[in-house]
Order: sequence, then C-alpha cells, then structure tokens
Amino acid sequence: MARQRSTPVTPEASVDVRRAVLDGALDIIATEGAEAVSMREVARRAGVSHQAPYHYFGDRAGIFAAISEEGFRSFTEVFRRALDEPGDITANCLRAYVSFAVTHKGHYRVMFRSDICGISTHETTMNAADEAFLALLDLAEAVDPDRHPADAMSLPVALWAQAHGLATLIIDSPLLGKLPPETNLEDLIYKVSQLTIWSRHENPA
Amino acid sequence: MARQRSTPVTPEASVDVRRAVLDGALDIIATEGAEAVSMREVARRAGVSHQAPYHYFGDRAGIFAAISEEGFRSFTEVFRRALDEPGDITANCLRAYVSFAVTHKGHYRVMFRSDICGISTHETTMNAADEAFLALLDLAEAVDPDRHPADAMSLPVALWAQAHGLATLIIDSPLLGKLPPETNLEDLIYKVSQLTIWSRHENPA
DNA sequence: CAAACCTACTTGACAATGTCAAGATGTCCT
DNA sequence: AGGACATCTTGACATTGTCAAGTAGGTTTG
Repeated sequence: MARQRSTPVTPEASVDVRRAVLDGALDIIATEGAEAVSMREVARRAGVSHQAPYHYFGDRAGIFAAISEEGFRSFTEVFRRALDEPGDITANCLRAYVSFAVTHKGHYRVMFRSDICGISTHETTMNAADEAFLALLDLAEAVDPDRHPADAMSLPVALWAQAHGLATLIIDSPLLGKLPPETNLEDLIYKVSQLTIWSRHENPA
Repeated sequence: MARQRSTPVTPEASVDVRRAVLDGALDIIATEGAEAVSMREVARRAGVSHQAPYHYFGDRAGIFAAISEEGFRSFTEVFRRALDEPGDITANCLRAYVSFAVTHKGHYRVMFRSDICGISTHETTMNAADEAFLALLDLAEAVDPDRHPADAMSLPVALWAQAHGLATLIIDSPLLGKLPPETNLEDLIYKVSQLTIWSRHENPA
C-alpha cells in the first residue's frame, strides 16, 4: 500500500503532477512573490508527497528554471505576434511586452531573476532566453535597419530597458500608487512608447 | 555570565551591531541575492546571538525595509547631484542612476522589491522612496517644463522606466553576456540616453 | 518467464531557518 | 533603592530544503 493518489499512473497523470506543481508555484509567485514558494507547499497544493516535485525538478531552483523557460517561450510567441501587427511597431511591441508581464506575473517575476533559478546551469532555459533576445533584435532591425554596425546594440538595449523597466515598475513597484488615480494604463504605455526617437517605423496596414 | 561580546554596551557599540547586521545583509544580497539572507547568518557575521537582529529590525522584512530606506536616501543624494552637473542632463542622470545601482547592488536589489520588504507598512521607507520620486519629477521638469499638464506623468515614467530597466538588466540579467565582449558600458549608457526624444536640455557649463 | 531496470512516486530523517517566550545585564531617572 | 528601558542572551517550536532508502508498477532484456 503505497499509492495514495486516486488517479492511476498514466502519462497524463504524471504530466498532471508536473503541471500542478508549476501552477501552484506560479500562483504563489504572482500573489506573494518568489520567496514564498516552498517545495512542500507546492507539493501540498498538488496533493502529492513533499518529495514528488524533486522527481521533476531536481531542486527548488529547478522549478524556477522551468518557469523561466516556459515564460521565455510564451513571451517570444506573444512578442513575435506583435512584431507582425499593422501600425506603430514600437507601440505594439511595448504594449505586448507590458501586457505579457501583467498577465503572466508569475512567469515574468522569475524570468530575469538569475539569482533564484540558476539559469546558467539550465541549458533549455538559456535557449529559450536566447530566442527571446533574437526576437528583440528583430524589433531593432525593423525599427532602424540602417543604424551603424558599431552601434548595433544600443538600440535593442534601449528598447529592452524601456520595456523591461516599465513592466517591472508596473508589476513590482509603488509606481501605480504615485500616478494620478484616473491614469489610463494603456494610454500611458502608448505615450511612453512615443517618447523615444526610434518610434518611427510603421508596418503597412 | 551572559555577555559574550568583548565590547561593552555603549551607544556606539549598539550602533555597531545595527550597522554590522545591515552590512552583512548587504554583502549577502550583493553576492548571492536577497533570498540568501538569513537572520541567523547575519547575526553570526555580526558576532551576536541569533535574536539580536530582532531588537533592531523586528523581523526579516524589517532588515530589507531598512536597507531599502538607506538605499533611497543615498540614491536621492547621488541623483540630485547629477541633476546639477553641467552638460547633458539626461545623460548625466542616467549615468548616475545606473552607476548607483552597480555600486550599491545590495541596496538596489531590495529597493524595488516591495514583496520582500513590506515597504507599505514601513513609513520611513515610504518617505525615502517618495523623496526619490520627487527628484525624478525634478528631472522631468528640467527636461521639458512645457509639456502638457494632462501628460505630466508620461515623461517621468518613461525616464524612470528607461533608467530602471537598464540598471536591472545590467546587474541582474544575462544582458552583459549577450553583448559583444568589447562593449564599453559607459559608452553604451551614453548612447542609450541619446536614443530618447527628451534628450534635449543642457545645463550651462 | 524471470531478472534487471526504469518511472513515479512514498516515508523517514537531518540540519538549518524564522520567530515566540522568557530571562539576564547594564544604564538612566526619580 | 527601585523601577523602566535598551540591549542583548538562551531555549524551544514548527517549518523548510534536501539526502537516503524504500515501494509499486511497467518495460526491457537475457
């Protein structure tokens, strides 16, 4: 008499445990922050023993690495879609970026925290991050393909910093409390996107 | 026989314990990240019992709140100095901002993490953050005093996002690994500061 | 067909942590 | 003298991350 779980051991059931652990962790990260994630709590939420998560993730950092990877993958997807939208490309991308961070708060809070997910040791996570960076370089290319090669990185870094900073301030700082209460966030994001000289390129409608 | 410490109990000695706890925590945050800070480890480093830090900080979040407050205060000082420097004001401020984050990594990593320092409950910390925000508003005012009042916040938010994003990417992300190895950071910061339409105002030399 | 192996867990232990409670020792005020 | 207070201390507790050692089934191999 070992097995306590009602569901039998099938491929789907196994996936369920993995998924349930991730979802539990994501929920905790989004509501209480990454520090509050504990192996035993996510195991409890998934209805398994306190050691079950170790089977899938190795250790606590492994959970964060998996979340980070998942985050970068779905981010890349969302961002590339924004790249192809008609209209002001930087406004579209900035909105998509911030919107991703807001709707995937759990993922986003982990994606740039190399301290907690030991990303450098996790190859698949690094690959996912690299692909996201490639998408960003494509944005820079679309915005200003004629910039000087020696300066090739200034533009993508500026774009990234702007988007990342705005997203971080919105989901993790007292910024919102300091704005006038009637502020429309969509609107603010758009206006911020217009305050950059690289806001020039338009996709055909 | 209680007292183990060699130094007697004097006002300076007390201050020393408080300071030693903060310095120990700052060192851990800067090298291993905020998660790695433990009450007992900082107490050990300060050479006191595991409960001594509670006297000064109440709980773990209290240490982070104190660090956050200290960070905002010295940030405001540094930033206001940059505001008065002659030359390109936004370049000066962006450089000062990023440079603060790099040289005060321990402080900076905590300042925007409302999740771990429960900033909202700590009044003095909130005041320090408010003063930093006022300095930022002064920068926006210097850069473009004639902007439309209805849009008053777009500029400071854009400035803040740019600076915060760049600082965060530099101290906490794999950004540096993705740049060509010969990249000069000073130079990159300057170029990023030039990629914004608000880079207009010059202080007289 | 049985032995070995793998996957997907389980229970049990351990040291370390955050924090509460209850002192101890000194300083200052009256 | 005596109490209030600041500055610690030791002791205890539940909770945590993780190692070790199972166990129950399925799959592969000899």
